[in-house]
Amino acid sequence: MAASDILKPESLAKVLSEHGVRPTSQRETVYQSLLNKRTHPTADEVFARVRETAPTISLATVYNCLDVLVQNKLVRAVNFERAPTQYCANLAPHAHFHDEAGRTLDIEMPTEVIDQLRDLLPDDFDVKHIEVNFHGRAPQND
Amino acid sequence: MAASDILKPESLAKVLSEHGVRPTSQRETVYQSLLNKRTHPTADEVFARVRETAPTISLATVYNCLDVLVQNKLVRAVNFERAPTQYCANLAPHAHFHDEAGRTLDIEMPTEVIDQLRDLLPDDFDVKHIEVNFHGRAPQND
DNA sequence: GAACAGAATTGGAATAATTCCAATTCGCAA
DNA sequence: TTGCGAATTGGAATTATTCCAATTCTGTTC
Ligand SMILES: [Mn+2]
Ligand SMILES: [Mn+2]
Ligand SMILES: [Zn+2]
Ligand SMILES: [Zn+2]
Repeated sequence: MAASDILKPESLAKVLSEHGVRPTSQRETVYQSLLNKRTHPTADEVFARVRETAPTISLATVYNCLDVLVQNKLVRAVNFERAPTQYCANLAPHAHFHDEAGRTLDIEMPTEVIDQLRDLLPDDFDVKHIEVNFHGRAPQND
Repeated sequence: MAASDILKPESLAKVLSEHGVRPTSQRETVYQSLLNKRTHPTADEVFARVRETAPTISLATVYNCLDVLVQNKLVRAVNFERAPTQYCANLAPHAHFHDEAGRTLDIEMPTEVIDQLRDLLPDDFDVKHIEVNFHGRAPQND
């Protein structure tokens, strides 16, 4: 599912179902908004986006939908320091680069590198999740 | 500066000065409390610790001291998801393992691995900081 | 097709970590 | 001793997020 993918409402619902998420119009709208524009928006930004197509949706529902999507692994929650949580629909294993200008970029992480990181831990550690965040300056256009 | 180091008040003050931190009794107490017990405490936990030796210190001051120590690179701030910030006096480059039971452990990270991570980025990215967090289950005694 | 039941949504209140602020106190230097 | 900028303090404010109770949906059973 690349950034350019355009999903018909039907297939959107199917994707949700297949991941154990009961498809409601709110969940579809929220998910769609993340697929359409991959800028790692906050809950507030998602709220602003979805209001245009679903003007009666509430912020609480946006939080609910995002939680459900994250719990069912359709979306990743990304945190930088104490900033509001950002949401990411890129399911490939990847790191995040947090630009000083505020942009958040996906950084591909080959399995090889992930394994290297996992090897830093003693064997009797059970790793559920590895998170890699870069901070710095990214060139203007990328 | 290992966990077992015991600093005389004088050398404590000197360390602060050398890092550009004007040594005040509150800053010394806060820093000492982080050096003494390397459990990655939150600001509240630091507050509880330092109250025993400095009963009149305020929570605002604890936050101020921690900020100053972090800004002057004597202490690292560690964040997991949306949990309260934890503080770490280990200056060696290292990752963090967040145990499901709540413990936070330091994981050594060789320069080699850090370089490998840095290499994931295009050359025109200017990296200020790399953060690696593991989540999972760690064996009981380690 | 009505009725029911569980799930989802909603608006608003509550929570809690952190920051802000204005007043006081501190510590060094003149 | 006095002056002055910096640090500390207590309490109020902020704000992302969670909680809650009431309402609305949705899918199923009669
Ligand atoms: Mn940043
Ligand atoms: Mn955790
Ligand atoms: Zn991402
Ligand atoms: Zn640490």
